[in-house]
Amino acid sequence: MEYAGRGDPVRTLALLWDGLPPPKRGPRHRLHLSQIVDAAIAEADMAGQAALSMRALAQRLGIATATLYTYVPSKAELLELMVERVAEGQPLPPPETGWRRGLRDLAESDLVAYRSHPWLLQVATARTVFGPHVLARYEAALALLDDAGLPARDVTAFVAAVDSYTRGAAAAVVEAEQAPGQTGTTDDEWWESLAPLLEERMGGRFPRIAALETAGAFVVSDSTLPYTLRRALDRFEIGLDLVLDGIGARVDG
Amino acid sequence: MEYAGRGDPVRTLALLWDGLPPPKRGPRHRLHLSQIVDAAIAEADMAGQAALSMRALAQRLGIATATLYTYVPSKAELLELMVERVAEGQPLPPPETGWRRGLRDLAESDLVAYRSHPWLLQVATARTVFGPHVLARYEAALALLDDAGLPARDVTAFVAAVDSYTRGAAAAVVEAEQAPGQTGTTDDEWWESLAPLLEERMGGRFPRIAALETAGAFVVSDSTLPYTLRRALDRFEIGLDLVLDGIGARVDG
DNA sequence: CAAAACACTGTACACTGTTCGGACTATTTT
DNA sequence: AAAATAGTCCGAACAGTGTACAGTGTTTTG
Repeated sequence: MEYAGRGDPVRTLALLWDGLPPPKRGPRHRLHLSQIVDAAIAEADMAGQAALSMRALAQRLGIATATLYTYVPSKAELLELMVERVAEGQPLPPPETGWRRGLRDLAESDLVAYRSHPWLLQVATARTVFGPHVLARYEAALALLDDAGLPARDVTAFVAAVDSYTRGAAAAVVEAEQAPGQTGTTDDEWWESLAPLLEERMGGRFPRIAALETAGAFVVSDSTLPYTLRRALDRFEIGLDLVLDGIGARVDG
Repeated sequence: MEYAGRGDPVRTLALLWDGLPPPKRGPRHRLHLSQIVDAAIAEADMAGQAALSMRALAQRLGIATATLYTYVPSKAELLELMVERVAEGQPLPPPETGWRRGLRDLAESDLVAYRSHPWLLQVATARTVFGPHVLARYEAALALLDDAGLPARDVTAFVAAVDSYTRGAAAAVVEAEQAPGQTGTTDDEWWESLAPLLEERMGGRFPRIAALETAGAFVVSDSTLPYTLRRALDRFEIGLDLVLDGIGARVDG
């Protein structure tokens, strides 16, 4: 992971909630902070695997690189502002939504966010400085389990479990999605060149994996989506159901 | 994520299964490939958040940086060798282990690996070139669900769900573990300086979060472990139980 | 009008992974 | 035995990265 709560968190908190204070003397800022954050998101989205570059961002904004640092103390702070900005655009489950539907909605919209903004997966969350929209999302998740009669420890742990699962499974989805572009090879090409060599080394020592392979579980893309991506999305739903069922066993029963 | 299946996968596969072939002419290698991989793991472990540096690795080995590239085509391949090497050291559940205990063992030993080698979280898995020990681990996971009478799609999806959850929750644990060292602030200091400022901005708009805060769910470390780490470990177990319960509902019942 | 404060910028520093040309060495071929 | 060759090893360089610093110009305050 990279960049979490580096730099002065008090400053970050102020930026998140109050924005950038206008200078009391001297020339005004030529840009709004939100312009920088939006441009940074756009730039990071395009960069894909490669991290956001402050130079590229400055160029996109038509300013010098060093000028960015008059708006934002460092790249770490900028990333935190970007996280908050993404949260602002995410839908919240409407009030009166049942806990299961609500948690599912939150997880699904998180998946959408991770797929649209893969760099989110790189931002560590341990020392996240909470902005209003990130906080609202957490509040909504807690609210969903209001009527379940659970102790606070379980409520927070269950929400965290959904988040952790979502993050892990979304990483698998994003990796499957980006692999062809990153490596310049389609899933089919990949397995066609590797499968025979791998099978040879495997000998008879991995019967269950060999069975999967001959069953075509690895290759074969018979849809518009590449196979590994379709499989990752399929598994996302299946695994999410497992987690929600686990919660259900402690809520309803 | 960084580095997955970059470079020639056929070459990587050969390195993983057959090792480095001795040169047919000219001077022999001064080092064994395993020395490089082990040193790389040690170096990456120490580097913590910062990524492994080829220069630092070369220095540790007492060779020039460019020499590394006579052993390994690129850093991406090296990382794949490191993953395989870590898998070699991980325990497998003994035969005849029940599926629940077995999957739990696998997840727990994965957590240990993630905590010992945080860089594992950065390695993308979509285009992983499988080495023998990584494969053996997957085979063992599949074997645990042999007697459950599940279709292959469910078996693989359930194993993937445990893996995804483990990865996500382990990331939370590792981030909690590394945060104090990375930022130079303890959890307590962090919240003491931020909590009043945050509470002020929150107003009354986040009652459930405020309730958590006043209940001391955020601060207070009354153990040898920092609080956020203890909480992350606690949540790891709770969430893992949720996933396993979800699987159990489809296996036993 | 002078002085302070501040946005803005070109340049520099220390770092990254990787490539290239050359020096050296051990094996194979002649 | 001599020559050719493949391959290890290495110093230096290239194109990047985030950020610090000194300097310039502009706006507001006293």
